[in-house]
Amino acid sequence: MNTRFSVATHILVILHCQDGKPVSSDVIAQSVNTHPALIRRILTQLSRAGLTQSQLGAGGGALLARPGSTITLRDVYDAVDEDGDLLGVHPGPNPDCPVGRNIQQTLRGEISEAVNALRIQLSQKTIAALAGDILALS
Amino acid sequence: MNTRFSVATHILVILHCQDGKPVSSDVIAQSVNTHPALIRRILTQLSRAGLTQSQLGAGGGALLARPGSTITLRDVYDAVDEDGDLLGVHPGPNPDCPVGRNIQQTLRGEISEAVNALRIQLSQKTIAALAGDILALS
DNA sequence: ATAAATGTAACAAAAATAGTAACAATAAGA
DNA sequence: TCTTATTGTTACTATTTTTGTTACATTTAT
Repeated sequence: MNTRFSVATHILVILHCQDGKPVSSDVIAQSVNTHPALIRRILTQLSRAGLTQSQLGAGGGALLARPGSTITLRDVYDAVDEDGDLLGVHPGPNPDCPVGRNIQQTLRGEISEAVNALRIQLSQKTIAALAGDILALS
Repeated sequence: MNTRFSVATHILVILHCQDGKPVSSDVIAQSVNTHPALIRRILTQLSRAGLTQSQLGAGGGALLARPGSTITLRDVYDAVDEDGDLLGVHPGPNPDCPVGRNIQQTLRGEISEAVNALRIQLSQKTIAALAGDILALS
């Protein structure tokens, strides 16, 4: 089970709650319950997508690159699931069969539209709003 | 990469094109370019979902349990991705952290809504229509 | 200087997925 | 009735993906 989206969202919510103050991968890892290196790996993806930035050296850590109210779950999805292969198409169908010859291309189109519908739904929720929902449960 | 949805769709398109005539897992496997046992495994899921039925014995095989015009890609998705864990939630976040304590529940809700948007999009396409699209490319 | 971080690479472990073989049960047809 | 073709299912192996773990050069605050 791929949980990068979930962990990435967790990271961003933490950073939002500590807005401004850098948070180390070690502290984040304790909340997520995993290892700092995994957190740093995902932070690399988030940073590449322009969602976070990091400060090197003692007292350093990660922080949001822009307000949590401007980051949606769709941004998170796009940052970590770069390939967009939620639903994969099987490789190598028989080209001598009229179905096998063209099903990949056709299915890719349908899957692409479906995943886009998922992304649009994800874009309805910001990190700030999600953080509010989460903290309201405590 | 999980390709069960893709293979299941392939199977149903084949059955639609041979409507009425049972097709053996061997013949289907040749078009998909995989092994009959995998086809039979997926056919078991499709059969449980009421989309196909099989005839035992010589000359047997699988056929659609209802017209391809009444089966949508959402039916296929629901049949094969029974767990609905397209986007998994990471296990075991720290319950002593306000975020870790409640993020799973909140994220599951968001993911569920997003996957539902994907399912609604998939429900717009029937096997019959997809078969038409595919054969139009030949 | 020292200590605390990141970023990244390398590798091990675990989990998920697909490939393969085998066989009892079933049904059609000679 | 015998033979043959086929399913449904199990067990096992191989491959791929994902996560866990360690290590270390580099950077920066104190």
